[in-house]
Amino acid sequence: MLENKNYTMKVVTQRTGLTQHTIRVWEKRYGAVNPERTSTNRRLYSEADVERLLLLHRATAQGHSIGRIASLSDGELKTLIDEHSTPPTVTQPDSTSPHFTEQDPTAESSVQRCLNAIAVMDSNALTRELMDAEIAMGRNRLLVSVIDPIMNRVGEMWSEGTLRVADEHLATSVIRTFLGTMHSNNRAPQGAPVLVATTPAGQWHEIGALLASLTAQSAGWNTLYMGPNLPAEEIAGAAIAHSASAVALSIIYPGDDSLLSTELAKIQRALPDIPLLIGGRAALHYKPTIDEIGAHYIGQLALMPELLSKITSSNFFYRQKVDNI
Amino acid sequence: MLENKNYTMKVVTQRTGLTQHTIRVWEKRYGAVNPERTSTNRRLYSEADVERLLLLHRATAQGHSIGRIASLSDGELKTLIDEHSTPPTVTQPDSTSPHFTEQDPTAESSVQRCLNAIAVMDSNALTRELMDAEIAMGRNRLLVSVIDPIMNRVGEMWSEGTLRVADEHLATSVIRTFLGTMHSNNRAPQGAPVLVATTPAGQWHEIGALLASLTAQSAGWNTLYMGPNLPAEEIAGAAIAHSASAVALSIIYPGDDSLLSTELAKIQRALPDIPLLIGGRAALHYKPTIDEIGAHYIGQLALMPELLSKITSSNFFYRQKVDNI
DNA sequence: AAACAAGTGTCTATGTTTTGTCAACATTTA
DNA sequence: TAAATGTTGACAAAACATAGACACTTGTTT
Repeated sequence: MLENKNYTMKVVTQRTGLTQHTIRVWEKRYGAVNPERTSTNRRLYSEADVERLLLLHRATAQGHSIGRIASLSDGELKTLIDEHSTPPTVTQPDSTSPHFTEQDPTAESSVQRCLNAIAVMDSNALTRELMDAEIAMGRNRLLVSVIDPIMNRVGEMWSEGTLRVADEHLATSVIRTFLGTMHSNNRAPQGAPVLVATTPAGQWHEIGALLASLTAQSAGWNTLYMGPNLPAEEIAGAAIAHSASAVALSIIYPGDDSLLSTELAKIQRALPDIPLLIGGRAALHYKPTIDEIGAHYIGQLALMPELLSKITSSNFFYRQKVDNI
Repeated sequence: MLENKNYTMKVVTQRTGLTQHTIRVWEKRYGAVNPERTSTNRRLYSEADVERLLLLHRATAQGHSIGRIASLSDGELKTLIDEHSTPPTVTQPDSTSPHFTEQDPTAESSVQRCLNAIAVMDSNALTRELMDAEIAMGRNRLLVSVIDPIMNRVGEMWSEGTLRVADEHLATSVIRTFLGTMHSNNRAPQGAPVLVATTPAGQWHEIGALLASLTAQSAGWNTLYMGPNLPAEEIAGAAIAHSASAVALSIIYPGDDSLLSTELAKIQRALPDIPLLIGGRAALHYKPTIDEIGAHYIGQLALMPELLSKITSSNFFYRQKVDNI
């Protein structure tokens, strides 16, 4: 497949977050990229050029000096970035509260700036910060190392009384919009497994379900996000209608124990063959119910990809068996 | 497939949002489209031509230069647009007057296409339709003549049982995201009056409040959208903290009458000098309370700009007096 | 520690190209 | 006849390119 797409300067600045000046000076001084030119001397960037500039931007954002890394290959840049990000893919399953376990200075400072923006109720600044973070660290780390921590901190501060309710609402709204936008440009792969993400009846906080949906998308799934507060019958109906391979639910409120427990049981009963993934701040309260009905508890978002891949592989075996019969 | 429908220049400008000049110059310079001609040399555009012009308009709005993309195929244009993830597009101040007509065939057909997308749960199609509508008819008409009617119809169909709950949730989520994105590129004018938009405690449906906030933005206001379900004290606090000139509340659920009534009263009591605008499907139920506390009832979104301008003009006099003292 | 050099992003000045808009005038439509 | 549409040529704003200067940081040398 020949990628003939040519991007103009303006588009490249939008996609990489770099300024025109910076891009040109990186080209001139360090030969970071070699764009084509039109007959009238305009630069024309290929998709590969854009990718490379994004990598360079991320690496420099992590403190590497452009002069040293400009001549590295794309692969070397990637490993460089990965090394720095210290991906704590598998944290110990011990239930000790992993408050400040992960050290990811880039993400940490980004979280801090976001919290500052929330504290002064500057929604534009918060949006800008999130966009920068997405460019600087990519979608996955944005979700796991920035947005998830922010929501946790906001939740803590709210229950401590450190944060006004109004601040929490504003932050939630902005992040909701941001995640929704990320969600909407979902290029659906053809035969990909489908995940239905939502929130059971009585649960109105949707950020967790959105995070789950986006994480699944990153893992190659095709997702259907249904918004919050969906009754059990509807969840089951949607899962069947779209032949979902899994259903993800987020539980934030302690809420009405008995009602929610029966809802969860109802869902799992209606979908005996479909794995039910349950996470969220208040999910732990329902651990007994979750275990009883045979659903999967997700302690933190970072653990979700692993579980998803288990599901796809088992599905694969299952299908093979079915095919052979 | 032969498309027999032929559109005149005027229709094409309405449907694409492009000017006559632009369409002609795109044809002349770049051969963007090749419309038929009548025997008297008038252009006759096919449906495909219109679609193509819409695609080109969207792509250019995202920063691609017309000269480079005019020769791409429709498919290439679509992928180009899809790849563009987070467009920090600069919204132009639309000076379109509130101008609302009873019959608006363009908007009506757009509403219909959106409802179709909702019925088949195609969230991508719904998003695309909304984007087209925004380009074709501008922000104001999109809000008043497309989204507001859609939400009303969805509400009706939901209470009739014509629409599944899951459909309603999916539609709400997509529209929530769309409105949130529109809301976030809000260029704040300096001395503009401030409107706080939210939903009182117990009211979780936020679309109405978002519509109100966006309408106020179109009217030149600086708005603060706070998300749904905010207690009276918080609403009042935010209004005072940002020296709001008005507070807009949306009420969708009949809900708990007494609780909501006392909430409304509490808000107005805490903000004796700030006009309280109350709308939404269930607002009529609370008309007595609204009248009693001296708030303003907004029967439909289209009436809001008028009320806003009244508020600003009275505020204007008030400020003048203050300045002169 | 101070001075110096190198690295790096940003800014200004100036010229070229691209692109949307407009005016002027001719023709068609209602 | 008035409104809509067409063609042509011109224009102005925006986008882009180049070169050079400037400020700030970092690391090295004196």
